[in-house]
Amino acid sequence: MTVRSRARTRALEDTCAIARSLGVLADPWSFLIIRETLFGRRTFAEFRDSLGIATDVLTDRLGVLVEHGVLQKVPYRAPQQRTRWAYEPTPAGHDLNIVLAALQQWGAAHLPRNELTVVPTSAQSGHPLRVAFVDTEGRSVSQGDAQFSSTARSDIEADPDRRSS
Amino acid sequence: MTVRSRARTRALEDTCAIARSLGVLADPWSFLIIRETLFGRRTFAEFRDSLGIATDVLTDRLGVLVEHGVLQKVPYRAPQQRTRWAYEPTPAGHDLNIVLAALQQWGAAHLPRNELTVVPTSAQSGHPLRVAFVDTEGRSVSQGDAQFSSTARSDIEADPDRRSS
DNA sequence: AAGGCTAGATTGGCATTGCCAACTCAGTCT
DNA sequence: AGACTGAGTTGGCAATGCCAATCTAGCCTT
Repeated sequence: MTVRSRARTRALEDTCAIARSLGVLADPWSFLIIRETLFGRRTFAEFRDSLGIATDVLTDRLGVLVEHGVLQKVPYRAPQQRTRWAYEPTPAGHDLNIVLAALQQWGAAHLPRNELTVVPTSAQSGHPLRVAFVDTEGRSVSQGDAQFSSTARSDIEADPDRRSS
Repeated sequence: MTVRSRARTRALEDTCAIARSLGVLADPWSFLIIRETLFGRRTFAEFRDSLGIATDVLTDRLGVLVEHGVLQKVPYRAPQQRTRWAYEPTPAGHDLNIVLAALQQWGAAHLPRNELTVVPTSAQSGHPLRVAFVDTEGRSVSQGDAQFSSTARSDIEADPDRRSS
């Protein structure tokens, strides 16, 4: 039985969208589970084996991610195999890719390791991409030009071409 | 005395930059402390009062953030006041703004609350900004065009809708 | 139809982290 | 000197995480 932790509940009810996002994602594993979906992993066993996460924690994290619409649990059957469950990213899950990319960009820049690394690239051109602030015309703006200011919710509703579908 | 947790250590030594970033940041409070710096908070007491975080946890989190170069502890003295400590964001700390903005964008879109919120805007024009993937020329590309590929192997897809069978 | 196999959890025991309140300590100010 | 106060520390306890062992329900074989 899943009982939502106090910390998650507090965060999820926050008026700040950052805090609510963290209510779903701020633990040692959730982001890494999403990362694994980028490499095509979908099943309980794949997550367990690639991450080395304790199975009870994995059960709980998958439940939280499904509950908040990041993943969707769908039956799946390979030929000659029994039915299994796959945890497929939803559109909301796909929208986390840019958060992961931003984290990757930051870690590569500020916690370097001189190792092989994975970078976002354009599927069309194959050229590398980066994560940046862009203005309403889609042109990137320097990091220093970005400031946070409060506004009403309706102002951010317009979200033109962010989602693919 | 601060002893680094096993989970942080494991993550910080990962070859994946996402995992290393999470080694510094993946807990219920670190991102929120960084968020508070966006609103000008700098001192122990300001973080404690605005976040309601337990003081022992705050001590530990500030230590971790200083240790990894996100914040810098500097003496600070207001007129007619005793010397106090301020935790100032470093350049690495400022670079986290885009991660926070990405989280805010995701939470506003997928965990809506119809509340006042804070959005990134251009300091120059005052127009709203958003976080996007951009190509080498600084033009935004659609989320669907972004895939993750390793610098060594280019066969890892970000697009999760294709599963081999 | 019975039995075995195995993916996907669940459970128990212990370690780590988080939370709260009370307490300490060291500069400042009077 | 003595009081004040910002910035932590400490102690007790609850919650979460980790690991190994165990359970369960579909599916397959016989």
